[in-house]
Amino acid sequence: MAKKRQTTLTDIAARVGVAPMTVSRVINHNGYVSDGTREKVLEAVKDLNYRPNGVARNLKRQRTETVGLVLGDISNPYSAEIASAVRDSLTIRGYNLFICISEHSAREDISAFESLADHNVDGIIVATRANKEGNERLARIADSDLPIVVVGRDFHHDQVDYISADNLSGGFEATQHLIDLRHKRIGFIGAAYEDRHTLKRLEGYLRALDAHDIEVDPRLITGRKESAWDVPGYSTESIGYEGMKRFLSLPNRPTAVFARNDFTAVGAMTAVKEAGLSIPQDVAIVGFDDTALALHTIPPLTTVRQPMRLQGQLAAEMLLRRIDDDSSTREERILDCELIIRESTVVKN
Amino acid sequence: MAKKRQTTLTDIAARVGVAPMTVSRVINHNGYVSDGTREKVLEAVKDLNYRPNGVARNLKRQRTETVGLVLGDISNPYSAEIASAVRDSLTIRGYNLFICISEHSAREDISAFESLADHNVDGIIVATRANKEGNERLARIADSDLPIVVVGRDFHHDQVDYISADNLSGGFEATQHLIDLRHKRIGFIGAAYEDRHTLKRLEGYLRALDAHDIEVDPRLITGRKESAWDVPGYSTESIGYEGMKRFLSLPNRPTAVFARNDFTAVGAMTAVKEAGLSIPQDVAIVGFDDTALALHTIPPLTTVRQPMRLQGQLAAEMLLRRIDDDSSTREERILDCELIIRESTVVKN
DNA sequence: TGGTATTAAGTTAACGTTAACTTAGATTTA
DNA sequence: TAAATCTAAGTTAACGTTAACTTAATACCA
Repeated sequence: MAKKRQTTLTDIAARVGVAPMTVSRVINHNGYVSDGTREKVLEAVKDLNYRPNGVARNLKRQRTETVGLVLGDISNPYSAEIASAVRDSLTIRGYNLFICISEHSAREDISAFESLADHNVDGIIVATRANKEGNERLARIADSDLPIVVVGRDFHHDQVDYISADNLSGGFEATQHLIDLRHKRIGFIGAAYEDRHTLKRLEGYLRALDAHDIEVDPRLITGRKESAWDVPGYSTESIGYEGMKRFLSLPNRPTAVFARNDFTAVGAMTAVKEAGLSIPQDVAIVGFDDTALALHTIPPLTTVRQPMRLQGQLAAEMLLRRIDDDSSTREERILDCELIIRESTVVKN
Repeated sequence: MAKKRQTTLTDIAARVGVAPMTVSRVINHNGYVSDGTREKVLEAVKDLNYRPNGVARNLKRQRTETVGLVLGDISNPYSAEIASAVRDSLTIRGYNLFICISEHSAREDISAFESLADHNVDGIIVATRANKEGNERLARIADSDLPIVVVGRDFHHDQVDYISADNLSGGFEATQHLIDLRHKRIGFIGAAYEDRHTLKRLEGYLRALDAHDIEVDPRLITGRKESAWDVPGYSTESIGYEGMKRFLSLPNRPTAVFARNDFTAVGAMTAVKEAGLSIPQDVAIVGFDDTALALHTIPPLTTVRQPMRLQGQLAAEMLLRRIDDDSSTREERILDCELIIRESTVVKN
């Protein structure tokens, strides 16, 4: 019941018979301490299994050497790569990373921001999808001068840096590629038409159609049936599978499909094959992200590669710069995507 | 340069002309405060964009209402499900979750433990793979009475609860299934023979072979070529693909393969199909985890389902119990797995 | 009407650490 | 040899908050 009190620096000091400050100096390797004293202190530290209280230290030092990262969905290669790259960059600089996941809920988004801000992290990287309530709260936190960088999320604030892959032109290129292959009826799976302003990939698709005077058929845009109240989530295999099924049952089915991401594309492929149709002859498919999976689908998936690690790395660097110098002006970086053409759109010769 | 000082509770108190304690009472909704005072305080809070300093609060309260979760690899559905379930259970109880990723390095494992312990989290859930240095450090942290629960990781300590899926019998059943189908040459992809003591799935495979007097052929066990110095990582599509390629080039190739997880199985399937062989007629394949992917492979993948969310949920509950009552005795729970038979091993009739 | 409860505060000290300053002996330098 | 510097400490106060206690006015009840 009664939690055993943790050993404190003062306990060590008392045991060794020195001032707490001397112990602090030993722990932090600074200031002058004689070898004899140092040894005695270290011995006591070991004996009592002492562990510095980071909370107290942080309170005194007014910084935590910790950065928060808010992800919408952990089961997403994009999130994973971002997190891994952010972590690597931070580790080099001696920062810790705490990750919070919001499960694509505005409420959880906010609670993640709050809990990180409350723990006095030195900065926050936000890589969740934009939503109104979340943006408002984020703006308030940014107002209070906590360094923030957003990744791939629509958000504008004077003191918040922004980094993203160019999803718009990625979506454009993917669709353009299908148009170049003479497809006229091209479907989009993974979002609803209403998402066109927040989902750049869909917007890119629409713009490509428009650029070639292909009329948009709303039946060729499909995603989750129910629109969640707050934030659209990640699109999955099932969504791809079901979306494709709907397309195949149309009187005039699409001959090509642009899926919002590779998982959705894989689901769509399953549906096509189940219907006894072939890829790409009957239906050509393009994914997005170039995940590890894309090489291992049958046939290998044409997809748009976005620089994930680079986004994470740059986000970390931008944040650290802002932590070091909070007077820096807003920076915005949009990174190029690359269309990777494989056999789900073009027959190998 | 000079970071603007955060507004503190004392600033609010000074502005309103009350004692800091009164502001504290307003913020925390406890104690007696008159409506008039409360309103004035809340107004000042809003005006000054005040945000309570969690570090100071934690120091005083001696608890953080935060739990740490250490994951080996974020890009792993297992990790993702665990994290999501843990988070859900904690959120209900008002706890925050901070996730650290160790990238399967013992050093990073340790640094995650330390950084969480230093931040005075109220407990830690560890779901990384076991390693010697990490275990030692974990034991020291457990010695200092910080509540800890390990998930799917070999670790024994009087005050540390343990939860895992029954990977041993899962591996056994998967292999048994292949043996029942009259396979004699059964390969394992995803780990090296040396891992047999730490990797229960491999051990289950070996025991099943042994139970049916099938001799173990070391060439039929393959994983990453170089054995990392510290912790074996997650097994991927590429490992499955390359492992299967090696198998197929053997003079006496296996007729069935048990892959350490679904991703590895998918890679193996690609290699089989590339070689012009069919599944399951030429090579039967079993995966592990029953990820979303398994339904969408061609043919659908036979795999072992482990209760991921349940593990996360129970881990959270065990930890909270231990946080509430640190005198509780060690608890160990091993959850059943379930073999899901699909068409990668059995032809649909 | 006196005495107990209730309400609305204020006061003090402490959580564990460390920045900044002070002390004082030992060593070096001019 | 006196002054300056270096080394090895100790002392004080503060980081921002809140638990525990105190004070004092008002309300309530027999």
